[in-house]
Amino acid sequence: MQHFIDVILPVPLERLFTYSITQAESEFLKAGMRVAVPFGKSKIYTALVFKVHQQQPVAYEAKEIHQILDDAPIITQTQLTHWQWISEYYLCTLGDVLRAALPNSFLLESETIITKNNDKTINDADLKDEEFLVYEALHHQSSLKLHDLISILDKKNVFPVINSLLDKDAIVLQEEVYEKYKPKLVRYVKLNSQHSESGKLQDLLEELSRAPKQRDVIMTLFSISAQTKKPIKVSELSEASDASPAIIKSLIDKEILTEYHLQEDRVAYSGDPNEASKTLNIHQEKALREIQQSFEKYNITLLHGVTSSGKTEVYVKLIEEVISTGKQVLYLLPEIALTTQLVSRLETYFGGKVAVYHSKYSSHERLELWNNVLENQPKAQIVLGARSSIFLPFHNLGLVIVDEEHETSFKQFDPAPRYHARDAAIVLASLFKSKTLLGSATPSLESYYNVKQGKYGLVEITHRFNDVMMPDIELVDIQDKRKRKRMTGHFSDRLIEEMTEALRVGHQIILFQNRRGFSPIVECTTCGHAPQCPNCDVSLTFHQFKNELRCHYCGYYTAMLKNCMACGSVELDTKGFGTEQVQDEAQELFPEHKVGRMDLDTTRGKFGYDKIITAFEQKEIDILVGTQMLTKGLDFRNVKLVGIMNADNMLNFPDFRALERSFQLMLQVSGRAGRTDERGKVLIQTYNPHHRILHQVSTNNYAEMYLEQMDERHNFKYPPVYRLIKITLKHKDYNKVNIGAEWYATGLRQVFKSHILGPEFPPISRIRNQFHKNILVKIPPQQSLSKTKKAIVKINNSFLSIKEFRSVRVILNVDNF
DNA sequence: AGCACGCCGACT
DNA sequence: GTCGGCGTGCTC
Repeated sequence: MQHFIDVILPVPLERLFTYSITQAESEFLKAGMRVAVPFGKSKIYTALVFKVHQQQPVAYEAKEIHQILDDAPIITQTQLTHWQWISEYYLCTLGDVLRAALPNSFLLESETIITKNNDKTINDADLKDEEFLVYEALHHQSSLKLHDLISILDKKNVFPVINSLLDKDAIVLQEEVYEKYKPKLVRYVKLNSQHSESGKLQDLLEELSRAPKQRDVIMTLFSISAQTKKPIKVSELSEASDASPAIIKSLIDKEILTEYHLQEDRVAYSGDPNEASKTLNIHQEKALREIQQSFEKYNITLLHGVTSSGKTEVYVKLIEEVISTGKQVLYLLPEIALTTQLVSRLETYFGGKVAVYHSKYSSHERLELWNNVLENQPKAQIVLGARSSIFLPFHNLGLVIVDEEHETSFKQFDPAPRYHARDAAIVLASLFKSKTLLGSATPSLESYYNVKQGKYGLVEITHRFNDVMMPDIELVDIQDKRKRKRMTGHFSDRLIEEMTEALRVGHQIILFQNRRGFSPIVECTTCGHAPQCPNCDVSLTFHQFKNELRCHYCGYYTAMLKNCMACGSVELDTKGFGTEQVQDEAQELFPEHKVGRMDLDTTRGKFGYDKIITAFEQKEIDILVGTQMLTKGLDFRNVKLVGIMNADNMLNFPDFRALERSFQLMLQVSGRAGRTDERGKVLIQTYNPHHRILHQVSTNNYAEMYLEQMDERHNFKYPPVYRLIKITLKHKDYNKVNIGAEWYATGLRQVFKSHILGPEFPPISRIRNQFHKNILVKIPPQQSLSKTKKAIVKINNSFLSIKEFRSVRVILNVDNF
């Protein structure tokens, strides 16, 4: 009997690949283990065993595997089921999911190693110049990597040289696989045993009398070890004695100190829970009870609690309950909300049981956490993580919490799998027959719609913690202010007044400027009106190239207007302004106060974010200007005033979700104002003080916003009523994209009739020398999702089988944002 | 996605 | 005349 395995390869190919294995291997290998397999002419890839079986493939001879990489599965059966759901739902390959799911230190790849063939002597004269360079290099270095050749020869295509050297038997090639993961080793030192006996210290210090620096080190070493009795790290010693590593090195060389290494757990948190969880107030208590009741009926419950209503404490109680049964908990947050603030808060309750997983962690740290979750270790019983933590190998997940559920960053945009972490997490929880809690102060229309449809339960908290009052929100009409010449740059007199007062009494200020997107929107400087698309609920976008206004959803276009459609003014403006400008202006207005800025540019690096937050918390910064980053999970007690510089550029953003997003953002940022006893103040500057959304924000009227927006979504056939799949075609040839997109859309229209929009160029039609074109498929509520997707895949396949379209990249984005 | 095979322009 | 460009096709 012959034995085979089907494996998933980390390449975007639809199919599984079959390899032959021995009897013994077939008894050992299980689904979820990694194997190294040869693939193609030379490469060796890490593949994941999907299935062990005996069906011999008919059309080809299966290759043998190269090596087994695990002694036990690193992927659970549940994960494989989850992956299949993701690949089917989001129309991507299992290979795509594999790539996204595994920490990349699990995915080793082979590297070609070039060594000299010592069995044969080569006459230098027989070699061409480039060949000689390589051969010469091999005299100095026993082996070279492909990468080394590229730098030696200073060109990309090095294969011709390799091949001719191979022909001449001058070199040998080898494929080597490296285990990328190495445990983190920390250097420690101790006194060499011959010096450590008592009484010898004096001799030693004597001996070092002419090396005062080294003497200091020894003295420090003694004083530390007297205090702690613990092993002493080189780094500790170096810092405590203010000695350079070279000084310690020379002590080691003299054999006065001995160096040794210990393995360190990178993701360790040493603290113990030092606080019992807080007692809930009556509103939280009520919400907790309601959630528990709701879970009896629904698998998913939405917790709609106003900003600073203390949702986290409710989560803590739920988590306590679940972990007491020994189960694991996944707490999902948008990347930007994963702040030190929140993490340390949870650590004070749960101590070392909390593990954090997000993109700023190194791949080694991720791998250690992976293993901790896989082994069901108590130190990773609660995982606090961003999007990708849905891929961790949970064993008995008891509860999933998705906080800030409305955040669009839960949706992966690029590369595939383009999954929505909230939705994928719900599916994951259901595989464990567990419950999911979605939390938000401003739920997504999708989730609220699911509540209304009877799919999710709903629990509300309408009171802020400590009964702090909701902030007082005031709209400032900057059109009027401009007319009366009461604007200083982008600051209205009202805003300046409030800022002056707040600074006078020592409060801090947040200024919010959402610079999202760069597509210029035409806006009338007189009345603030922005032209709208007649077919879609979006603003038109100005295209300088053709001097046109276009809709990016349906393709509607019109010539650029000479004057405003609403007021006739000729002062149409396309330029926006960003945080930097606001920061400069604020600094000019308040020169004696410190103005800080928080946006993508200022928060790069692992600690960039924390630095700004800390500076603000410690009141080193009086005025903080920032983008939506400011809205997330931060608790600044001393902020009493929030200024929204310009609400209109959010409202006019060309997207059908623009109004929903605006509502969410403005309420979230308003929630930063006044978190203690005093009532906070929010100023919203706008050209449209009568805009419905602004009124809904100022009265915190989610229900009305929901009804009105849902009406729009109904009328214009958008989610959550209809479903969307966006198809993007990319190619460097403008015509190829055009013709291809036309062909594709025609194919779709034959099946879906009028529910196809486009093809249309996106706001930025050329990115990295590739032209993009979008087609949007709208799926009515009663239409089968899986059949629709099958039809799309079919059209996609026939598209790619046409040879002039073969080179066009097609991206399918299900439930795109 | 890689990577090899195969057919056309700019250089020793 | 070759070197090297990227179109095309395949990977168990």
